[in-house]
Amino acid sequence: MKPRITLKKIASEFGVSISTVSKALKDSHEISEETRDKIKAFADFYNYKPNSLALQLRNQKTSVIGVIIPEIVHHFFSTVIDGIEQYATKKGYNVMVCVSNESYEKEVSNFNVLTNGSVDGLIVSIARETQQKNEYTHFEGLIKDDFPLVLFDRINDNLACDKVIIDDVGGAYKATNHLVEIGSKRIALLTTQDFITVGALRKEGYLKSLRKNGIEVDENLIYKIDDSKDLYEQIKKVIFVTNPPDAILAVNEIYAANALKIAKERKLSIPNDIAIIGFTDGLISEFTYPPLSEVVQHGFAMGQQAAELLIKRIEQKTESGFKKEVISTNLKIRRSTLAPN
Amino acid sequence: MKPRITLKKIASEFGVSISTVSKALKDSHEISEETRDKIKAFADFYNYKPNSLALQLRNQKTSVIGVIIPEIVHHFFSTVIDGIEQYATKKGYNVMVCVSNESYEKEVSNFNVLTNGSVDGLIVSIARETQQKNEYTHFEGLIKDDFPLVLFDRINDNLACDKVIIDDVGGAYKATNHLVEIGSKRIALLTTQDFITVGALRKEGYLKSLRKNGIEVDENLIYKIDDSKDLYEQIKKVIFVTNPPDAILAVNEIYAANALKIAKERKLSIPNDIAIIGFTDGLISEFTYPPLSEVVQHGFAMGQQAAELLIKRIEQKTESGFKKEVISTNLKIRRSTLAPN
DNA sequence: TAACATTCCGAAATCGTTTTCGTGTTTATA
DNA sequence: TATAAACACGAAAACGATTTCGGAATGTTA
Repeated sequence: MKPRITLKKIASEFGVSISTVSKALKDSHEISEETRDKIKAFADFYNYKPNSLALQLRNQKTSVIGVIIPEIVHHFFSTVIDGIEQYATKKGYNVMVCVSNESYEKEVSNFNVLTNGSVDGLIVSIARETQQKNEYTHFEGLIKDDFPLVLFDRINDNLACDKVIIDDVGGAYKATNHLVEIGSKRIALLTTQDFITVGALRKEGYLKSLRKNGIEVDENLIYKIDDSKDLYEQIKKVIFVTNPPDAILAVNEIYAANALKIAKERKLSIPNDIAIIGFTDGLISEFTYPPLSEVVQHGFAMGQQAAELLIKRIEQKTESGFKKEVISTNLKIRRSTLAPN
Repeated sequence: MKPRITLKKIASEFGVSISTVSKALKDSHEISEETRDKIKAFADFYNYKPNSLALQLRNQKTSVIGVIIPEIVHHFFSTVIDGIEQYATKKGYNVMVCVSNESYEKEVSNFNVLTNGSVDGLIVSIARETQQKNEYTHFEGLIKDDFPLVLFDRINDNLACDKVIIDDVGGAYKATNHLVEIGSKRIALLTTQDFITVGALRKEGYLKSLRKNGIEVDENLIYKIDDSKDLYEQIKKVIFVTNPPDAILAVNEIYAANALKIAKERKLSIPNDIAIIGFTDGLISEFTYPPLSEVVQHGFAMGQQAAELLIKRIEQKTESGFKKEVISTNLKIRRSTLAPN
């Protein structure tokens, strides 16, 4: 690669000092019009652009936001990144994305790489393994130094920083209420293992609705899926039983789509024999048969909100208290819970 | 944010020079064991990490790869990023992602931001608008300076740089052959407008197969979808006609899934009345009813390949000629083109 | 005891920029 | 004509690190 042109080279070209060149390019009145013009013409010709590393070092500001997510091939997370990216760009920031791959070790390594000067702040969704180990010292280190940090979706309430979450409890509550309204009595919950906070919260909303509607909780209807094992086989055990549930609330789209597929394999009629609703991650729901009802999550808004909180923090426009923003959900009712008239 | 500790601060703490501290932390034999130990203990206690901006400036190397994609909420592109990220991480690089949003102007602005020293090289998939305007001066500027650059998927053959593409012609060829084999006679093509190179190439494979199989090309069966308008309405015009085609090859998953949905609305039996196959972008195909046959694209491999080419270029391990790698596709036959026995 | 080697450390350059503070020259003013 | 103001520019510090080179203080050898 050809070395880019620098102030130094321009200066030596005209036999002037670096400061003169710098000032000339900024139209400083300190430099005569004649000198200014010839320097600017030369710089223009060689397409001079200030080296951003040098600027970042001098200004002690990178205008880069680091993002660490558990997965990138994931509709919800990529939607959040989209929100972050768009807001960041609007505010003159760039985005550096790292993937923890649900691994604690990779998350820590990402922390180390990003927080050594290359970014002004960090937006993180916690890796599964980190939640499982309950090991947050890398976060605490940052927090101790007041490093700008925003957590989203997979958060930990004990960490002193800004947070953005989906209204998981409310979403599951609304969805369960909807199932009750259409007449479901035995509503199964397909959730994650307990250490995944969002799974736990959605379970909470489910239970809250059952209680409110006077339905007794049947622990046998609560299935905790282990994401590291075969999904299909686990969900099969929910539906291929002698007395299957008459409704399913799934905490994500994949669980819901699989449940729907398996229910059809058992020749169950949807929604008459079994109604199904999930939390939306993606595009699947629209194209299943019948299309799936969903709790819509608004990842884009979440990303924007996270970026906004972070940038305010970076630019110190926040009154010190930490904020926890809740992005509300809404129900998108499709035919998997609503028989056509 | 608390300022991070620097060599300077450590030096003044012990009344030694900065060079001494730097050497001590690197276990240089030039420094006495006594001095080394106390400096290292102190640095360790205050969690000293060298500022990466300073290192990047000095070493004239950022170990960051810039990626510019048209869209991020897109299964194929996020899969490619995943491949890039994983390979890059393995080689000690980080990834900075920017989104052009299919806009020429944003693509140019991303170029400007990324190529001023903040990245060692660039991986790009060209924005739709750029292809439409046929305006490549921003690329040519980089190429003139031998800036490491790799194009993927949406490429331009006139640009002198490394490239990675899907075997679009071959994929469409295989898919069309498959349709012919199962007995389809009137095979419609759902493609993009011509300036999208991948659409054009897939059309080429489609035509090639028809010719080889002695089927006359019917221009009325080639539909060029305009992505800026309503998809559903455009695809409806393919199927809600007096004599609909008996097979459809769609150049992406969304077109295919919509076609399938609309065919069912017209009560066509799939695959008996109409067989449907698409190019895979995502997860939809597995969950439609019937599941969609697909040309599998291997975005992850593509990302890895692109990152490998770029890093070799950066580290000058490439013999000067530019490479064009082709990632081959394969067919995943599901029930939308294959009646169950 | 003279010469040389070893040990331990510091000064300074370098990466590329911005910015403050001089300083020398010219021009305007009293 | 002496003095002040205006003009045009340069030196140097700063951001935070690495590295080459040089040098003082010891220790070793002939």
